Amino acid sequence: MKLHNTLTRSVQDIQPLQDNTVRIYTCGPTVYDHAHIGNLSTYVFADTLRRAIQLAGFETQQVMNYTDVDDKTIRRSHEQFPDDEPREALANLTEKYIAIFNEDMDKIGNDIRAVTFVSATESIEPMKELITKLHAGGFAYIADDGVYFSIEAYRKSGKTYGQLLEITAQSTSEARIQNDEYDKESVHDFALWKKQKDGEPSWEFTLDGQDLTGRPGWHIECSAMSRAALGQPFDIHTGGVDNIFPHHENEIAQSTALEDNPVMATIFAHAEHVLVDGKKMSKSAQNFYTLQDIIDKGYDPLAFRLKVLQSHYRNQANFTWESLDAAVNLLNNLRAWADLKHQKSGQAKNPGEDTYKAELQTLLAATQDDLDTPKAISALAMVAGKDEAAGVDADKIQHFLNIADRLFGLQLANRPDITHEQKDTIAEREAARLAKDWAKSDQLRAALQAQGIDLRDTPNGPVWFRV
RNA sequence: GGCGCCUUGACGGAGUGGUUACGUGGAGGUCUGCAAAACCUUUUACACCGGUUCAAAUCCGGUAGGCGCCUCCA
Repeated sequence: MKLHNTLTRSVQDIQPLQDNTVRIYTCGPTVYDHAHIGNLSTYVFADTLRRAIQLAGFETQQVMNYTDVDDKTIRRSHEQFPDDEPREALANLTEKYIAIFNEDMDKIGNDIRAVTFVSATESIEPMKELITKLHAGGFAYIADDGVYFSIEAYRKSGKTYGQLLEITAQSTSEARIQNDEYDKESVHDFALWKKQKDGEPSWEFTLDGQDLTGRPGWHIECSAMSRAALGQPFDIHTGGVDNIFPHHENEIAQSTALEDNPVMATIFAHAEHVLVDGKKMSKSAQNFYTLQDIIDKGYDPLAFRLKVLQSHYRNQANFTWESLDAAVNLLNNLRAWADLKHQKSGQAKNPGEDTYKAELQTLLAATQDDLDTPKAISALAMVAGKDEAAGVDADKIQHFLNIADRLFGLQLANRPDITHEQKDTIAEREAARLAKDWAKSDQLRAALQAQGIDLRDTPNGPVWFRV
């Protein structure tokens, strides 16, 4: 199984550090609002990556965090729950959006049961411990408004700040340096802990004899939680490309400052952003969509998943409603194909010996080659197209569908058969049709259509499909 | 300003030197009592300008346009 590593800017083999288990940490959502389709596409990537790794023969341990304390969650919680105590208001807000996030994940076919979720507010203790150690080690200093990480100290210890991308003096503009409003020693230094401001939720924290009651910085949560949940170093750290800098760079610094080994994770894998109508999503551009917007327009959330899988995770994909229409139609065709296994008239009479064997190899090989899902989906679509003409291999298709589902999560393998009553109606309609009783035939067909079942007549008899 | 990526047919989207990707849609036809996501055919592209090469969507240079990161945004 190969995967692109942002650290080395190359595609490399996944080799678990411990036993046969690939340990994955996925940067999760900040739960202050509905996730948008860009967020969700990144999680489709993380979900599919885990699936592909499992099919490559490895065990996996995947952890995702909820960022449930930060500027945005605090501000929003104050707006929505102005009468509650700050921490209560924060919990009210984030619990609401965590629930919505989990529902969204489920709807788009991401397997949340395969992931261990941890939230920042439940991990304050390990964060405080790490900050305390960093301070004792000389990598953190206390300023008026909080505790900062010292990039200079980190560099002086012989480690590289800028492992994921090169960080130079030229890459930071003068204006940004001058506009910097934080009370810190050096531009790139970042907050490990922020002292409480009026009305903000806070947790007690004493460092070096000083009362620093407040809340954690953003980056420290992932360093503390990934270590607590997976150990260090672990195998793969995933996120969106925007996480590369500063978030992941800062995580690396925090996580490795006190270690001999400057490696936080072997591979950092980043998903490109989704564009909408060729542009970055933004509310002002009116091209900002949540999953609910997609559902409200009548689309199946799994069509969105299929659309995401049809482009490579390291390319900027362009989301348009027209492309979602195309995905819907493909999904319907795949479903109609999968449903042929229930139908004699849709099955091949003399299937070959190795039906689906080569296609299965293509699916697995493609996804194990840096998660080439477009190629794999293309192979899937071709199998379905071939079968529609020749009929499915009733003996072997189930295994193929099982593997395809484990890989893509498109839920093709366990689609139910139609009812006995519906089957009887089809038989009755076929009898009427053969007797050239068109009125009765059409009436029975209409009755089935009312139940979401449509028919097409083939030389082998009628084939039903759901509409 | 610094660094990086991208530009493929109606739409989405693969493809790092020579071979129809694939999907969806459009058009024509076949089959069919009608219908149908069935069958056949068709729509065969690679931003622009130069260069390298027997041969370039694919390599090099330039131009134009788009996108991303440069402190809390997947």
